[in-house]
Amino acid sequence: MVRAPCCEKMGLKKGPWTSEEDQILITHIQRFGHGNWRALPKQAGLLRCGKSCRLRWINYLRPDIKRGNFSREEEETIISLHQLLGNKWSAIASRLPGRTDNEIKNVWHTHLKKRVKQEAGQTLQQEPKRIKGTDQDNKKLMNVNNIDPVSPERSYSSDISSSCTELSNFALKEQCMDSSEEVPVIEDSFWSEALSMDTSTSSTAAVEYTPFGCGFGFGYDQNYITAPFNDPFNCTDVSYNDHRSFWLKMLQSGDLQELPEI
DNA sequence: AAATAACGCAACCGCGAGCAG
DNA sequence: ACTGCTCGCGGTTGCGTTATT
Repeated sequence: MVRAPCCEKMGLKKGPWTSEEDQILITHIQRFGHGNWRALPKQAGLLRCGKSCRLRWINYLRPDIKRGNFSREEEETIISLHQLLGNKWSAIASRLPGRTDNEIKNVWHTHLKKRVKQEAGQTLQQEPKRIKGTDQDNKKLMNVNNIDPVSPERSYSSDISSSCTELSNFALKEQCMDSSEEVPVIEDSFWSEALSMDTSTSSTAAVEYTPFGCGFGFGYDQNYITAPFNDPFNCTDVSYNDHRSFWLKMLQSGDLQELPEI
């Protein structure tokens, strides 16, 4: 396939956008939308390529963009999601309303990566078990379980659900593949520690808060949503105690390979 | 005050996925 | 099944700003 000539060869402009160009793009998109990015610059009278227009709109001109510094809470969410998803910036961005993948990528490389490295150095011995898996693995597992991949159109709460599902799939796979791994004993301290967590702050992300050390959750309204392995509650708003009862039952049944239908 | 280094961020590039013909 | 096209994503670059010497 022959690649389309680059912007410069087509006589198109590159580099920083002027306020005039911004205004033209905003006005055009407000009036006609952006059905076809490639055709848009010509229609709008801009000497830019469609890619450049798209990027400018997505990362800077969209009306729902949240400007300004990231809050501590947002940063913690990024760190947690990065542990879970890796460099899936768009997936992370879909969970942070008003933030773009580019912005998150930048903040990760300039601030958070260093911070995580520092903190990891400090708490090396307490480092949680990482969830392994490739895109291919995830897709396969999603197909097997009839689970839709994350879609940007989903609501925020559904996104949380997707995160949980993705992670529980990885964890489930790990568990199934490593049959030599014994079901860990839940110590009383786990529940007391988990229940004492401050989950009153909206969308506080936490990883590893399950009896098996491989869950992922969001706390809010004094409930804690978590998804160790295959989440029987589909990550809807359930209390921590409901989860606790379920997992205790699972452990008593002694069979974590075959997950019961709820 | 000037030079240099480090940082932050907008923008670009190349690739792959998905879709239509 | 193949081809060509568009879009979206992740990695990278380059420039302006700020901090340091």
